[in-house]
Parts: sequence; C-alpha cells; structure tokens
Amino acid sequence: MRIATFNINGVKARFETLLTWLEEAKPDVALLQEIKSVDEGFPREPIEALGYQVETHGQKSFNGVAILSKLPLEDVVRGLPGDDSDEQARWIEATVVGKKALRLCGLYLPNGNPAPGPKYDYKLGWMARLEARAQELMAAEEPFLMGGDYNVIPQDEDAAKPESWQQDALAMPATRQAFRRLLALGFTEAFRAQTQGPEHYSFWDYQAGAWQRNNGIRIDHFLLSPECADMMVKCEIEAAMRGREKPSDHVPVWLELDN
DNA sequence: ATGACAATCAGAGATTGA
Repeated sequence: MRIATFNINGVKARFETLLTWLEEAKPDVALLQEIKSVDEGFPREPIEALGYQVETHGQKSFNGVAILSKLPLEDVVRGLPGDDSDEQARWIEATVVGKKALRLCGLYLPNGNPAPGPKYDYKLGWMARLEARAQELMAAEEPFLMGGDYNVIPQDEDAAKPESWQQDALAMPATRQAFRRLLALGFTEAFRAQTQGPEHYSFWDYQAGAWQRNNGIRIDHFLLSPECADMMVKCEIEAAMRGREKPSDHVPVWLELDN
C-alpha cells in the first residue's frame, strides 16, 4: 500500500494540482492538510470519481485535514481529543481495511509562531494532547501511523539554514523536546529510518527564491507504531512537485507498506 | 530590522502561514 501525506495549501487554489497528482501518482491513501475549506466546500465528487472514499474535517478559511482512500475507511474520528474548546480542525483518524486493518492519523500540527506567546503555548499544548492520544493508540498494540505536517524541524540537518530557525517555533528546544518525547513512545520516524544526512526537505517558502536556492526544511513526517514499522518498505519525498505549475509550498511524502 | 510570497475572505487590506 502506498500512502502519501501532502499539505496542499488550499484545496480550492490547488484543485487542478491535486487532481493531476492523484491521477498520475495514484496513492492508495492520501492524508491532506490545510484544505482551508469547510466540509461542504470540499470537491468531493471529482475525487470520488477517481475511486477514492473522501473523509474531511474542515473549517472556514484555515487549517482542515482530509483522508482519501481507494480502500474502505471505517471508524472515522474528527478532532484531537483532550480539549473540547479547541475548534481548530487539525486531526482526523480512520481505519483502512485491506489485508490487515491499519489505523491512520492525519495531522496538521500548529505552527506556533511567534514564540514565545499564546500561539506557541497552543502548539505545545497540542503536542501534549498528541502525545496522550498516541499513547492510547500504542497501548492497543495494533498497527497505526501518524502522518502529516508536524511543523517541527527535528534536527539541524533538517534545515538548509538551521541558524535562521533557532528562535522559531518550528525548531526551538521545547518543540524538539516534545517531538522526541513523542518518538520515545516507540515510534519509527519513517524517513530517517532509511535516509541520513542533509538536503532532504519537504517545504520551501514561496519567498526569496527558496526553491531555486534549495533553502528548505523537513517538517512533514510519518511516525509508525512498531507493528506498522514492521511493514515498512520505503519512505521518500516527492520534491519534484515543488517545481511544477502552481505548487503548494509543501511536497508529498510517500510511505510504502507491505500490508 | 524588514520584506520578499501566497491564500482566504471580501471586495481593501488584514490575517495567517513557516
């Protein structure tokens, strides 16, 4: 099974890009972030026409996540548990039923800038809730993964210019510490399990020719439970998407599982 | 230190993003 995570930066603005990508790349499952659309505004029919089941968790203008799957999805959960007052749409879960059941979690972790401040507090609080939910899922000892835009630069090698991110919410010590705490629950960070070294990025800013200068950061990740990591075949970043017409500022990250 | 770029909502320019 080939699963992709892709922050599309607006499903309306990215509709043609998304549809072409689905037709050509043919993911079995796509975890989408920043759909920036309410559920009723999501272009469900043309995507269903390509053979996908579409499950969305949207909101007006900002955020919003979705799961597209060629195999049936069951037990959809919308919203990250732990704070009923949180109205931001950043989390969706579903079980994809193939030969084995696999729990999928799609996430759009808060940016957190400026830091320090209330937005950074929200980010760290969200990460604490994420850890709690991950711990619950781990306890089930069944295969699951969490994929999405983590807004975390895990290490200096994950940025072309790490010095310029030292004071940024994506790379500050407390952010990296919270990410390490998550990993310490027993996750495999899929990309780094197979590929080492610098110059592997999933985001390039629209500004200042970041793509042309390869001034990128790696912030889109797959975390695999032990039972899921056992099924991993490969994990790759589709960087070429950043050079196409009307690109998102993020590119897809691919995970292939033998399941 | 600031802005560069893009999307959204709205119908200009502020807000958000990373």
